[in-house]
Amino acid sequence: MASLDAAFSALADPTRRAILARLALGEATVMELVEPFDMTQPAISRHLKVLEGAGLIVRRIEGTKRPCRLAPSAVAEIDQWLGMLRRALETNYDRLDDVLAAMKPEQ
Amino acid sequence: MASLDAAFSALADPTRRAILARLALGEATVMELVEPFDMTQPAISRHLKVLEGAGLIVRRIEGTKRPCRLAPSAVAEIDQWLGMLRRALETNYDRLDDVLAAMKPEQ
DNA sequence: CGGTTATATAACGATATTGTTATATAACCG
DNA sequence: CGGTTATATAACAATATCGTTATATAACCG
Repeated sequence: MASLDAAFSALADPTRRAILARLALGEATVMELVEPFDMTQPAISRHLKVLEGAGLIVRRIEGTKRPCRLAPSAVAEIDQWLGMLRRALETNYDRLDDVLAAMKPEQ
Repeated sequence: MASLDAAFSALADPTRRAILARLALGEATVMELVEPFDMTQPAISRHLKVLEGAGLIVRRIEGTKRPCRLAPSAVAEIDQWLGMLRRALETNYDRLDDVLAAMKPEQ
């Protein structure tokens, strides 16, 4: 479960979520990712390192550039974990329905 | 999107995820949540405050107890945001399929 | 080769997070 | 009322996070 720590904590930062949203449109180099943000290149480089460490992106080497793109594994793991919560919420919701249904006749 | 910060960052902590997993089984009081952990009651109380602030749990008052249960809103918001990544990953995967399909003949 | 471009890393300060202990609050019970 | 139980809060230390500037590395281009 250690990688869930990394994945969720990577997603907790709005800059990193914005980077992922940008990458959802397609591959981008580090400088392309720096451009829309009011932040220095080293700052973005470290955000990218965090995202890579969390398994949310991968990078290839292309000359002096490092194009980044989304990686699927971390999202799958998160989805799986959230599934547990989703199922529990549905169950509790069903129970609530039962309670409400049981109450109606008595109104 | 500020609440996504709170939700993801709440989920980044393994103790808090364990608390949620416990609550997936049903409501629990603070002391019931303290028991399985090797941690003091104030520590758990603050984790609960974080989870509540993130909209992941709600608490009612029952005498001197505060039973906690899962809340649906934050999970829904997370799901919605992850949907964006999921769709992008599918699209990129399709593109990869195209690339591979285009490569095969040349092998 | 020498200058420029793309990216990474180190060092540092400011702030946030997480745990602890000590203590406050407030309901419950005899 | 007085003691116990359930929970919250304050104060504090240790550590992590996030930004910055300065600098390193290494590919590219003329």
